[in-house]
Amino acid sequence: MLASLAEGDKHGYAMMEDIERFSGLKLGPGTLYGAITRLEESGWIAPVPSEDRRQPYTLTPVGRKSLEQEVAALDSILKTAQKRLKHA
Amino acid sequence: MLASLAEGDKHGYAMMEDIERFSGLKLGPGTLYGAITRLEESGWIAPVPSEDRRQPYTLTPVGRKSLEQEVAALDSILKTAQKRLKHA
DNA sequence: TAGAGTTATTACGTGACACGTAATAACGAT
DNA sequence: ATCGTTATTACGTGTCACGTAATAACTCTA
Repeated sequence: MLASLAEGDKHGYAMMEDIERFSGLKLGPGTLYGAITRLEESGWIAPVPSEDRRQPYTLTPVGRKSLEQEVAALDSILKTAQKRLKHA
Repeated sequence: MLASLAEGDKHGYAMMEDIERFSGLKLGPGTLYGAITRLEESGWIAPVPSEDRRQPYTLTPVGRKSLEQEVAALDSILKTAQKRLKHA
């Protein structure tokens, strides 16, 4: 979800579609809006004003930093796994 | 844990140490042995005979394939995230 | 303009599991 | 004998992923 917002601000439903597109993961409403709530409470995303009923969110600087760290950590783990899979 | 066993057969405690070394994740006993049980039930790892009290496990062919798929999926997601983080 | 389909969010219950803590036990060192 | 390390089992708690359903507004189109 942070990766989705890294591309640009989106409301919940748009995130859902975007995430499915780039990851193949289908999030149900329960998972999605529950996660939005927690991410907002963590200060990683923040609501932005909107004219219509949809509630868009933006990635905060803290959220961006958090995503960067998570991505770096995952990348390192992934490289280990790939190395180990290769010569087996 | 699958990535740990991809390097070679290990017993629980050795996995714990190995995982912390390459990922920085510290698994408590509850997490570790609970996961071992579930991975064994899924057919992804299997116990191998041992002389002493320690119970080593090996990655099954099914487990290896599963790890390969998971790694590939994660790699794809990670690349999207990195791309999006870059030009922001 | 009534109806169907799509977009968008909220509400709720269940089950799985991550995690901490503690207990147990065998082993090696001093 | 006892202390630290190795190794596993047992158990309780809280979080969260997930499915399902309800709600509501908007957009077609017949």
